[in-house]
Amino acid sequence: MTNVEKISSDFIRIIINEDLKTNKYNGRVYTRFPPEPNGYLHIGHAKSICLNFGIAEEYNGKCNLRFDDTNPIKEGEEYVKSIIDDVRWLGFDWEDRLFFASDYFSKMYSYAVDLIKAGKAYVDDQNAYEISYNRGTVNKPGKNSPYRDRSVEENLELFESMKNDEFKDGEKVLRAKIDNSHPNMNMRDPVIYRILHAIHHRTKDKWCIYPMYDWAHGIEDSIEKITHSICTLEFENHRPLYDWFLKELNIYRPQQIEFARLNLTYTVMSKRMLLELVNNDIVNGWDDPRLPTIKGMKRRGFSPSSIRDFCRRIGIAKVNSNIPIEFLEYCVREDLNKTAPRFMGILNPLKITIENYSNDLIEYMDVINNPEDPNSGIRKVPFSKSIYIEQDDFMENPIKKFYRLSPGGEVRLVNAYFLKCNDVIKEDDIVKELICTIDHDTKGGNSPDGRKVKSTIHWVSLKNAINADVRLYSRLFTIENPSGKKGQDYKEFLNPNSLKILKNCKIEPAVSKLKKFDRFQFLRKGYFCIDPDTTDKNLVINQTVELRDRWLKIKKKGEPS
RNA sequence: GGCCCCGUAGUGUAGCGGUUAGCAUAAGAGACUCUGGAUCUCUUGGCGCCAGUUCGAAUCUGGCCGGGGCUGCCA
Repeated sequence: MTNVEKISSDFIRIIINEDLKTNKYNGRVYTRFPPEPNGYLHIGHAKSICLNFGIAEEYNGKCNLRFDDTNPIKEGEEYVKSIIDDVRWLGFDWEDRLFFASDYFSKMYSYAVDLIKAGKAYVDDQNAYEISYNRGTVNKPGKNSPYRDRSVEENLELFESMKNDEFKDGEKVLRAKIDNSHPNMNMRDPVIYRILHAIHHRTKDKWCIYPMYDWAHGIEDSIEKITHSICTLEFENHRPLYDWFLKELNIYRPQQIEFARLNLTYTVMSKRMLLELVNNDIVNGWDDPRLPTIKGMKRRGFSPSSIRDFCRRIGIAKVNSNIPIEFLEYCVREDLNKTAPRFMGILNPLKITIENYSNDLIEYMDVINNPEDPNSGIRKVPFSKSIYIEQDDFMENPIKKFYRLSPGGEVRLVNAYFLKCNDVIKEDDIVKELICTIDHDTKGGNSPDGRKVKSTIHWVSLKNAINADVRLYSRLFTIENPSGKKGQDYKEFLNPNSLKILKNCKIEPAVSKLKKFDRFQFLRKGYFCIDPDTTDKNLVINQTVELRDRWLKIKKKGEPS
């Protein structure tokens, strides 16, 4: 533990450092990531995953992957699989430590029996409404249940009957006997077992009673000898209960620590809302690239390392915060800039005919795959008489500070020639084609006479271009905090233009060799990846994020505001 | 009217009684550039408020103000 001092310290690591110093857990650091398999993982879970697995790694400890599957009504195998997949994709390894709360159901049952024997739990016949009503409110103490003083024997018998399928759902519950006037609502005789005749995805019909979170979670942590049980802020008020159970049971007690969950601007992070977007076909499934789900982000083109970097940079604290989504975008660009090969693709094509170029000639230009990565090598890109450039890269009447192509103006075609525009062909006042010439002496991109050109644009040879659908994504919502407007449904703020599909984009041939999910940069346009919808006949490309665009700012400044 | 947690540049964080209050991002200016990308340089900008303790407070104490959470047989 010599390098402990060097680890940057958020408040959790400070606690761990202190525990190490006082030898609280004999030098062990043991965490867990405990998802409930009732939904797909999102970037908020990634924060927790990076925290728990990251801490284990830094302190030479271990981190378990444990499914908190105590509610068969909402949970299922589909979610288990996707979660396992996602945690692995993010780059973490739980080795042989994949656990399920349901593995501990027998143990939890016998602990409940112990609690009854100790006179600390009882079977309550009140229905859900009565229990809730008698619990009181935050400023009104609750009333004891008329069944609270049953004998230990009767409780034992009834609890066993509950387990043995002798009652209907909701007919009885097991409650801890604590204090119905406790200022902390969680301590007012919380329910610890309920009757649920549901098929559990792992234990099938073995049980008809299921433990509640508060009862289950501490026991799971205790069984696994977790040292630091890290959870989100809303469980702060549950900590006294967590501690109470383990103390009454007289078993190993980990320390629960709460941190603030992640919020991102222009999106929603609640499982309920994500589920609703998916089920109502507002988005196209859990892996829709507009979603902040791990599957969506993977499909959008985010790399695992960019997500990990993001989680590291945002830090850990107890204040609720709302991270600008631009920060996430910064992190992908940062990663992809160094790792993504560059290709040329024309999203909105404008045809150019080069008058002074041979009709049938095709030249192959040497192009560096990634100028940021010296090991990335070079490739050959075909050039010919007819090429496409981006519509945006031409202005018939250029505004000031527009350095790209305009009539009479000259630009560089990246890695090819200087190009000059001589004539504009229009139909109905719309620019259809440009007639241009190249300077043959500038092959490769430099002029022997030292002549400079203010702009360099990208291009694709018409003859060699392959077509693709390019899907452009922007924020799913139109306001920063769609779920935070009181009295208004978050769906009112959906962005109708969050998905834009461009057909017949013109792409350089090398892109056809890429595999699904491969990430790359379209030169000057942004980062993209191959969508899994791609077939032999149809190339589908997703935009991850645009490049930083200074031109946008310059243009805006030029406009009267 | 109860209980718990939290307030450091626009945003996210570091600081643990003595610092020119650090870092990142955003914003602004400039340099460089075969991506208006990347890179580099500079600038602007912060301790919620009021007392107290102390030679000395962002840091300790108290009060106030502000924000969040808690009244499922969800997790």
